[in-house]
Amino acid sequence: MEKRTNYCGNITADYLNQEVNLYGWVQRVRNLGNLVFIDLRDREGIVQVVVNHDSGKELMEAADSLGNEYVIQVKGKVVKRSSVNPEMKTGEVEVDASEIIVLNKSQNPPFEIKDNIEVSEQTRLKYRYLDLRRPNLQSAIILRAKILQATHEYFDQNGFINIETPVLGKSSPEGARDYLVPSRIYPGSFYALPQSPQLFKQLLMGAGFDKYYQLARCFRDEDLRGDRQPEFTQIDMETSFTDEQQVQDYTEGLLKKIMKDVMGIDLKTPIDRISWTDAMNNYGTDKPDIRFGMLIHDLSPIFKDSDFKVFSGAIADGGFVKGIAVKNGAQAYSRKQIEKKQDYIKRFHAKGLAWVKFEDGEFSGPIARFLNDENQSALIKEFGLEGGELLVFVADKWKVCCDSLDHLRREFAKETDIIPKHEFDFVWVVDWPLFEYDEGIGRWIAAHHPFTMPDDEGIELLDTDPHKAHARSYDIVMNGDELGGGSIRIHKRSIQEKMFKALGFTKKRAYEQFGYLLEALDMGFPPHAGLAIGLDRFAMLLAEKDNIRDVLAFPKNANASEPMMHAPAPVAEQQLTDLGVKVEDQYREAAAQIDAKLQEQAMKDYASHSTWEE
RNA sequence: GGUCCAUUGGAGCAGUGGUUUAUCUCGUCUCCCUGUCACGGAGAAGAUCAUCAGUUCAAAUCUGAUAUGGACCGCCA
Repeated sequence: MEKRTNYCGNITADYLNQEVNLYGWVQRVRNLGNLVFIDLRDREGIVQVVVNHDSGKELMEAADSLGNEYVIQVKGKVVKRSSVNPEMKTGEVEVDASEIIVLNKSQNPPFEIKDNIEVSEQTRLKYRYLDLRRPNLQSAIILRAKILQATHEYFDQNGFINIETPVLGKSSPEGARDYLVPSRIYPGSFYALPQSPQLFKQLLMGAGFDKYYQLARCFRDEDLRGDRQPEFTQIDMETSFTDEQQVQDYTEGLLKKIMKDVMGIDLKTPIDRISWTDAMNNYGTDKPDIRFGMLIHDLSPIFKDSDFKVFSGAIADGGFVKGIAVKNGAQAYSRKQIEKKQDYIKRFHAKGLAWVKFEDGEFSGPIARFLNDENQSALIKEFGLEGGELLVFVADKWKVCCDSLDHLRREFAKETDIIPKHEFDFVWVVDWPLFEYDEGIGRWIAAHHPFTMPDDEGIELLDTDPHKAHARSYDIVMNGDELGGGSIRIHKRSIQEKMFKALGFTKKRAYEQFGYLLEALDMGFPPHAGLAIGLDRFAMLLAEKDNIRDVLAFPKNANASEPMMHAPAPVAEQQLTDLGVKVEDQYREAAAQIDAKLQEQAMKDYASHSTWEE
């Protein structure tokens, strides 16, 4: 094919009076009778092509017959426009076409290829290649690519070695559910796809590579969320002979470069640190959004002896009364709206939401009558009330107070529009507990992962009172989202053994699962530490998207399926036989239904526009 | 595993039991138009109201189940 002069979106006044050759998609044809404009689009933008009756009848007809999304080649001369469009990068010029060649026609697309359309996720994913033509999504994918580029450059400049680790690994019962791959050579045995390359990267430190990084694909077979996909990418790093400070320095260096290269923003370092305890107390979460205030206050001391039994009772039961003050909330929220919030926090097991408004020096609302003078002045002092605030309280167990008020805080902030736009606020959350109690399974689990080094005091506590131990781990949080996390790793067999023991492993099970690691730690393993950043989430935040699907070329839907290729799908009986895998009877019908649906879809597809003659 | 919401021409929506021939916007098609850029003007086509069952004289509308999609809880060391 003839060489393209430049992308459509780059045809600016620099090309004035030059002959150009362009390729692109027809965005729009505006036919004014004896004058036709064609908006020609490619990944860099849109340029206007013009044809008029001076160009000849043939060219006019060619221009008029174009449909949306036709792929065409345009040759012509770049000329100045008679009326400039300042909205467009190419708005000063237009291409006076001398030749228009249709390279491929297009059916009318199921949705328009432009930004700010509302189309169901299903349709978007089914026609993902069309969805991806939209400028907005293209720029998100390109932004992601720029992050990757900056990452490679940064680690290369800093002497890190890019090492790939296997995708086919071994299942471990800890953590998330594994994606399994049946083995043909060992029927009945399975590989597991990695949830993260954690142990491989530690072993690479043992191997002496000293500074490792990888853009690692990770897989977790858990239910999806807006910010969670079954497969995702981690910017993974590990370094030897380093401590928290050095790992954080490397991370800040990386973030600084990414923010500069991708966003043109100078990130101020060092990034602030907040302890896990302070984060929980002030924000109710381990991933605080520090772009705005509205901090959570512990009001238990104020309401300890309150006549309001809901408050004093909760405290007497070992719970807390915590609250937030929403500035200008008194006007902004009706009783009905606040009651809706009460329903909202029920999902976090809160029993209710108490509230008062503070206006003109007076408290009003359902529980105002329980506030004695002392309570009132204490609240005014505690929150620094100025008037116009809505105060909401949750009286419950610590965890319920934290969860409810964390979500309420973010909801109120969003609704009262106090979150600064286009701002990216990073914060380190440090000094984590080593363990947390899992209510579901009724035992202690590692807060970060079982290879995290306790602090010095924590090492002592492992023998006596392990669950009070603190971890040498750190999370990097941006705008209230966990971007990444890491830790100093255990590099001594004895400590790792104690750790497994504290987690309730038997010696036998620990060695069955992690014997190779324990043995490796005993063969000159260097002190090491690392961190991993969730690339997808980072890209999502920088692209200011509220769904992770928008920064992935081919994501799965909320039910972990992919409506374009139809994955997952049943496979041929022979394939299962080869693997020694048998589908349980109870699932055969469902699989057959999916198969039937796929066949029906195939017939529908070829019935519509197929040219296949039999 | 659970909760909530949605499903109406190609896309997005309106329509809370009967004067509906199902509303509007965009798109599509036809005709007109030489300076548009969300072109404009005139006209047209396009919908078994997701599926199944029920309530009713009467269902897009009420009820239940199913399917699909979305958000959330659980889950995600």
